[in-house]
Amino acid sequence: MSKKCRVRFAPSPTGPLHIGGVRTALFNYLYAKKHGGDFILRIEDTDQNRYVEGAEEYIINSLNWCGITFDEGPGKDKGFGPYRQSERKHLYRQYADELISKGKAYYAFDTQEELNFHRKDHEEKGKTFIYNWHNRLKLTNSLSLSKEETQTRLNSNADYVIRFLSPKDETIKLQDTIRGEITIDTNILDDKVLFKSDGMPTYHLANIIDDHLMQISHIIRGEEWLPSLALHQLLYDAFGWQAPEFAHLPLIMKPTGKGKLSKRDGEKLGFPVFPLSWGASVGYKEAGYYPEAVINFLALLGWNPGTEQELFSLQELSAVFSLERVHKGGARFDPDKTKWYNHHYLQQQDEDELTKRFLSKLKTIAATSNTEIDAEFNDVKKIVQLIKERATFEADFWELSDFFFIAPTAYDEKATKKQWKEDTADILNQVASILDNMDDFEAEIISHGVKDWIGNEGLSFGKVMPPLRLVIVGAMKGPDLFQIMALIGKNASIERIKRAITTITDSNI
RNA sequence: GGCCCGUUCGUCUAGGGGUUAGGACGCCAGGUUUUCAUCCUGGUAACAGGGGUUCGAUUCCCCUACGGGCUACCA
Repeated sequence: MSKKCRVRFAPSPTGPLHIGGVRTALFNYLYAKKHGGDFILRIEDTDQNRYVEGAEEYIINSLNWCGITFDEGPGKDKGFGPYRQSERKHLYRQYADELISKGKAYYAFDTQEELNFHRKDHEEKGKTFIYNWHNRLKLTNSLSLSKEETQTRLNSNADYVIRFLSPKDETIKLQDTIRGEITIDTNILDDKVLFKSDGMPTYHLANIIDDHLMQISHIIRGEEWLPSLALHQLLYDAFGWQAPEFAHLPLIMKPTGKGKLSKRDGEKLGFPVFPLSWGASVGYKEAGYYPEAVINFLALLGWNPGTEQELFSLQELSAVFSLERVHKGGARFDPDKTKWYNHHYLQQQDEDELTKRFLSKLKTIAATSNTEIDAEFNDVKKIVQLIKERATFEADFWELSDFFFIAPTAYDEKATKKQWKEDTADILNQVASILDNMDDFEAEIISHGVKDWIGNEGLSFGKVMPPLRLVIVGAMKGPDLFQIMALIGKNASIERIKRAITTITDSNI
């Protein structure tokens, strides 16, 4: 039996999670669920300077909104916790020491200024400064200093870091599930800092230790980590641990222009990049997107099922996801397709729930605009049923249905010009009296009544229906006219006709 | 600059030594709706370039170009 599948999503709480992060979490989640494994959330807060208050909570709320629930993580300890690296601080030092005693790491005392100087100096000479065998003996560290000097410095409370001793003249072959074999020459690797002078490990050290301790079986992360894969493999080897399997996901790119999608693109291009709002940035949720739509869209960005199916629930995705079908190239983000998905998922929403939410929106509108809106649940539900197929967001409902609630006072100018003939007022007056004579004001009945009358009078539909829509709705838009009239009622329908005749006739004089 | 990764319609992608290179979004047209939208049908549109290998390459190899990432005591 193979090892249990355990994957992790390990964000840094340096700000809101953006949509690329959500996709990384999603792919991890899907992989775990597909293989009956666990999805773990680990907070990588080793950089105290970049810590942002509320970010962790934001990350968790976002994942929850998406339905990407973690099996283990902060507040859900299954014996591998704690799940915040800041709370695991005491664990890391011994591993760094272990590496030192094995001769795989060493102390370095160079100051930031010295290193910057070397980098600049090399750059000016057209060379690249790499802190490794090329020049580590010329720098200030336990390899270049005598044992005594090193000890003196350590005792003196001087700042120091622990660096990994990267090997010379080795070629290492790395395996990536998505990309296959990658070959790296260790001579271009630098002696990365594993342990910072502030007493915290760097990402590289903490990440390896935690993944090992938490028995992570597969590491699925963004392509930006590919360059450090060699170091990570070397670290596993140095500890004598078996490395997990690696898969590096393609990046999500800006819809237009160059580079990977960044947090700022949302504002600039007018679409959300965050799942939930963060400060002034509107999130997908608040912009009216359903998590189903966001998930579905994200899943198909860089992955495909190999069939022509485009619509997937989270559950369906969990059943069919595989890393083998992840695309290698970066994917441009496409806001239009997200909208298409949202339109689709809007149609699937429970109509009672849609109605409830619209009802409360109506209340708000009534209050803020100081108008009276007569809205009874069953009527509003019927309205929702009539208009929802035309909506991409629930927020579109009002614009698509305001004429149900408020009689038009102005009439689309172009349409009026086109539809309003000399005999129109007369015809509509007659329609009004037909309506007035109806006992039952159901859509079907109105439809028959009006249509029969048109037939009997020998009129054309074009002479009656378009102007009738114009006076009832105020413009040439909206669902079936008879349905509209049935919903607003007989009196209101007749009133609208009369009022329009007066208004339009007056304005024509 | 150095290193690594990538490149099929505008976008997301399928495919793979011989295919009419398939689907989706978008766009366009027609149909439905005597309205608008939805919806349905159809259309537009792609293998980055150059060398190989091969009877035959979009598919395999190499080079170039382009794109991307990394190059911190950040993750």
